[in-house]
Amino acid sequence: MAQSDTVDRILDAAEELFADRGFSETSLRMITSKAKVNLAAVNYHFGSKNALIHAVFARFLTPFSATLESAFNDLEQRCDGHPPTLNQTLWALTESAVRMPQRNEQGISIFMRLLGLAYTQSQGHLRKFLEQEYSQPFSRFMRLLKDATPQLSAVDRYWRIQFMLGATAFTMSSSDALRDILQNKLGVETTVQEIAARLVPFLAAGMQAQDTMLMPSFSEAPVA
Amino acid sequence: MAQSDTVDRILDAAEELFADRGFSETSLRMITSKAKVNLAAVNYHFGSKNALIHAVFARFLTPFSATLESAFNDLEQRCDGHPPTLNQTLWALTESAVRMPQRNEQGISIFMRLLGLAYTQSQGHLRKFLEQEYSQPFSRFMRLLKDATPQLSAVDRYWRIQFMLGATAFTMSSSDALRDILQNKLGVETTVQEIAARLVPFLAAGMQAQDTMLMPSFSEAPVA
DNA sequence: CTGTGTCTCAAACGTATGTTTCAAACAGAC
DNA sequence: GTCTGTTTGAAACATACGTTTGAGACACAG
Repeated sequence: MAQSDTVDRILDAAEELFADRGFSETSLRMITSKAKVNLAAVNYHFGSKNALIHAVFARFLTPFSATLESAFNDLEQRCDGHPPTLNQTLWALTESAVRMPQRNEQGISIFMRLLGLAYTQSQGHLRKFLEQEYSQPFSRFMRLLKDATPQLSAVDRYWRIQFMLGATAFTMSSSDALRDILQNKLGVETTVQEIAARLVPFLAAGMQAQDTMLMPSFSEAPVA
Repeated sequence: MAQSDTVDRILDAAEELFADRGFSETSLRMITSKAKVNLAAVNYHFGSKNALIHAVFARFLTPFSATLESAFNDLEQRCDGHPPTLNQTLWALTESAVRMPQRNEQGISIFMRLLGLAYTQSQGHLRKFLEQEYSQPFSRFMRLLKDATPQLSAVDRYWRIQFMLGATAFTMSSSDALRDILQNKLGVETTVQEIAARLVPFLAAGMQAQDTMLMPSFSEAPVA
């Protein structure tokens, strides 16, 4: 058989359309028309729309989780028994993402947006799929975070991790639009790497904020 | 005329269903069935599904923006010429949201999730509607942020505001699911107020992070 | 009571969706 | 060339959607 590229064309089109419009808002006909492929090909090759969504994630996430595993291995080896710091852990993740071989210049940006959508759109099947398939690197990252922030209570750490996730997913998912705005307003060019370089210190500082303030106060001094 | 409560019943049901499932994933038939109202009533009273979405936002956002304006007025008056601090500004926003009169016990939680969805779901009409109707309090908040972080360059501040926005929108948009997970994993109940109380210090610390690190380093000392 | 405008109701309309069907085209094995 | 399993193609399927329709119910003013 010709080992056709139909599957990849569908995945490429689906990835981009899902990132642009969300899952429910993207129809199979949009995908097959963008991919210049027959409508029935999706159900033939993937079985269902949900399975296609899973395949889009798997195509990126499977090699990425391998890259991430080895980055964590390197990190722990260098630290020689000591737990890696928060900055080191965050950078290991960031570098693994940025260094992934990319199909196009958007690459990581598209996928970050997809990950954000996976969390915000209530696609139960997707969350279940991701948890089942990629629990290992996720758990490992969580454990590294825990060891890097022993001063935090479990609840504090849980929420701050969600905050980090949100800042990252949101920013990366709309990084193209945000870069354009910055270009127009301040005349500054920005790369994804530079965004990451600004994001990591923000996250690290937030993660290590001194105390959880439970009441507002107007008599406080400026924090910094 | 009987001054029917159909309109409010529709708004209540729509608000809750939108928050649970997103906009595209919620059909008018779900809404009218939950509201125990005839299907045609939606188009009769609101004109279209999009107009209903706008009405759901307007019902909360119009009184909220008034509350916010007066909170900012109070804040600036107390500060007597000095620019309010970052913490004060963030708390003014948070408290205005939390103190809004609420229709039910969920209240602010539901609406936070809606606001998050408004950012993450690419509903062009919604974003346009919100920008047109509520640009003033938004601009004012941005100016307060600028005055509260004079040490930041315009570019740094721009990105860090995006990070804050992301952490907030993302967390709030999935706060129900996140609360459930926390409940199951650690057996902890959480209110939106508590989430906000954890979020604000995280944001303030990130906003005031000392330096933007441009390269990863393995020889660094732990930050805190 | 009659008339009028407001509102509800069941039913239908047109369109779009995900999925299925089945014949045709194709590639490689023999 | 012929056969066999794989892939494509155009069309149809059943279902769900947002929206519209027109008749009826209701409250109230005259």
